[in-house]
Amino acid sequence: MKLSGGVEWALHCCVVLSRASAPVPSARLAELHGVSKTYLAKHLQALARAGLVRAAEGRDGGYALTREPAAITVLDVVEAIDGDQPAFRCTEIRQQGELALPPEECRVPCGIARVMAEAERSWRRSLAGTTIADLGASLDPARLDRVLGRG
Amino acid sequence: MKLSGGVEWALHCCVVLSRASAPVPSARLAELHGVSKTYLAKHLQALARAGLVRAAEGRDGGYALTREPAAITVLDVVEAIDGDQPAFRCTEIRQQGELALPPEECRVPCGIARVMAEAERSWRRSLAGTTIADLGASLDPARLDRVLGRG
DNA sequence: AAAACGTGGATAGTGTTTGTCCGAGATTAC
DNA sequence: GTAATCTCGGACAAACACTATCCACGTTTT
Repeated sequence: MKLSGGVEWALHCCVVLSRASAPVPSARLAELHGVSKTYLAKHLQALARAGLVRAAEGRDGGYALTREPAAITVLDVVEAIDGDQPAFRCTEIRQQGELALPPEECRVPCGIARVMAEAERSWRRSLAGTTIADLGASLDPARLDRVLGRG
Repeated sequence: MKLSGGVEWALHCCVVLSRASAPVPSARLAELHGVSKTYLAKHLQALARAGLVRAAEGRDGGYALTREPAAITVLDVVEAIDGDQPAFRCTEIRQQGELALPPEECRVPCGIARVMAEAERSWRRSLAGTTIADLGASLDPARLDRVLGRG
């Protein structure tokens, strides 16, 4: 099981945006974290499509959160970047091959698929229990403004 | 987030093995489920390396479980196929770029990494709550022997 | 000896991830 | 109006993992 690497970047960016006093350009966000500017821009676009951030175009533009940091969960960011498709996709093996079950016994989802889905629900529930506000509590806004100000 | 497709095959195979009265060859397991013989063989080798199944070589050989089905959890199979590496790997972004934190503030894992690790623990705990014995309860051993017997 | 079977490596095809580049459009400052 | 700054969106390519196949080899039973 693997999570897209962009998730980490996006979470750090959201934390920064939650404590910034003005929109931050994507290139600036990349410099703050020492990551690729062009690739980070891609991920920020995904966050924008998901409605988590808004882009202010033009000069002095940049990205800002659309909601209160306490109203954005880690799960929101993960799904924006990584997609909301389930990690396990049942291919209905039980209906194939010599051991195939008749269709009338397959109205209920396969037991394996049920276990996988339940585990994934646990994972999502856990991620939804932390917000950007929680993560940003330890970041000093004054320090952030100082670093951003003299850019 | 994505789970390897072989996980599904491996789980179905373990369920079959838990209810079979004799070792089952890999080619036979593939036929039972209508999947690729050569590729399934690869996954079975992974199960063998993980110690979940044992291969009997030579004529009339095949695979069998090494333990009681009730002692093999879904998590065991998932980790055997997909690996036990965490889905989220923290790259210590907090120590990079202009906003980098000094090393002395980084003795404790980053908050983002903590949230991800906790969510993954929930996922694993959930998968460990179901065993092969649970999954195999609905498979009729008589029917399996009938299908296997006249191969 | 012969047949059946797993082992492990070599080899491809395919798809996803990661990352770059550039032109177009929007907005502000002068 | 013009220039500067910034985002947007798509095209593009390299790297990697996943999926899948094949074969030479050793082992075991008949």
